[in-house]
Amino acid sequence: MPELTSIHKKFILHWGEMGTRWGISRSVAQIHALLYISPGTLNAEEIAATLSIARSNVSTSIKELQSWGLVKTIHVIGDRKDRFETMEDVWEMFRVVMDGRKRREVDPTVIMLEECVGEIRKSADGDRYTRERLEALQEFFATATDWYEQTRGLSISSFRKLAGMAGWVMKALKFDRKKA
Amino acid sequence: MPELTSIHKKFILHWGEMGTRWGISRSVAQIHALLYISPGTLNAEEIAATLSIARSNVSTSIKELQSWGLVKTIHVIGDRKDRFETMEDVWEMFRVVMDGRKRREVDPTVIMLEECVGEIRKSADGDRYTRERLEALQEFFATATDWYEQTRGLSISSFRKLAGMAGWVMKALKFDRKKA
DNA sequence: CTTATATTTCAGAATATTCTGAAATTACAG
DNA sequence: CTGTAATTTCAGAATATTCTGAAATATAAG
Repeated sequence: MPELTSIHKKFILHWGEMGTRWGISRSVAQIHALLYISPGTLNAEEIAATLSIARSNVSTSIKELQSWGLVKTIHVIGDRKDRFETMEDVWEMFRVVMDGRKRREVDPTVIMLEECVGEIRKSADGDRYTRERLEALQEFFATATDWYEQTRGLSISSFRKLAGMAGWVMKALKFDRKKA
Repeated sequence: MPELTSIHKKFILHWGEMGTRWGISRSVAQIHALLYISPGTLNAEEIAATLSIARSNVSTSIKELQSWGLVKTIHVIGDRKDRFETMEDVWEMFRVVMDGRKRREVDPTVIMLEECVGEIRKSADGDRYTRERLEALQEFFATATDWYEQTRGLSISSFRKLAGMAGWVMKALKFDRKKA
């Protein structure tokens, strides 16, 4: 990507803004966007020049993307510079991001909830209302993580099939309600 | 919630940090957490005192929470102060947040992608690779939003049923593959 | 209308985050 | 080894965001 077209720019800028709204720094998201629409691999220098950001910023941001598993380093013989690429498959990309957020944010929250509920149960006075609310949260996270484990291996086509079944499940439920 | 117990504090602080990782300001997330574990309603003054934040900050943050549909104002006769509450049902809370993020972030992205792909198709030279990548993203978002529409009305119990089916779908797929 | 109370607005302070550039470190060809 | 290219680190600059406090506005009781 030596020269960005207006469409490239539009996409990269939007992706960057998108990132900031989800707690990802602009540079990190922009680099990811650039790699995503780049046919080959890019080295750090090229990325810095194309996006007009400091070389060191590229280094840090790439590290961040690598820690998510979103970017891989490619070594080419006769080229001392590291080259980078990101996955093409959007579905895989999504799964990788979900895995990361689960590990970094959901899992610690589940632990925090366990600790809180555990302590409330121990204490004699037992804050009834708080306990109820935190247990409700626990149940939600339990369902959500269970769901995620059940579905995270699904291909996009199976996922589509499952979406189709949702309508069916909803109808079945309505029928159940009528009977009851 | 006149006095916070150590468990209340733990939960509120964690929820606040959680917020920052998802692009929600600390105060907003903390206020939401406080309301969530408060048995009754709270007025702005009480919130400010309990969380040690400025009264004006409460005003702004409550507005933000209301714009998400997460907090409602309650009027009580004989009480000139507005009182606030949030929903108890975690499942509903999740749906409300998802609806908001879809509207604010996903929908604009879908529009951006449409515009980009539209322009590439028009132009004579036609940037083949970029077009492919953006179309792949479009397809992903199409599947995701379709999925969301299919399932967003589901109760937690139907959702659980659907999760159970995921395993079944996966097995069916493996069987298909063996045959092929 | 007047006064007391409540809420909102908003400029700028405080804070947090991101980014840069220079220096340090690493990697490796000769 | 030595020298050169590449990468990383990190202090502090630049920027963005959040928060405060004072002033403005709104609300309603008397």
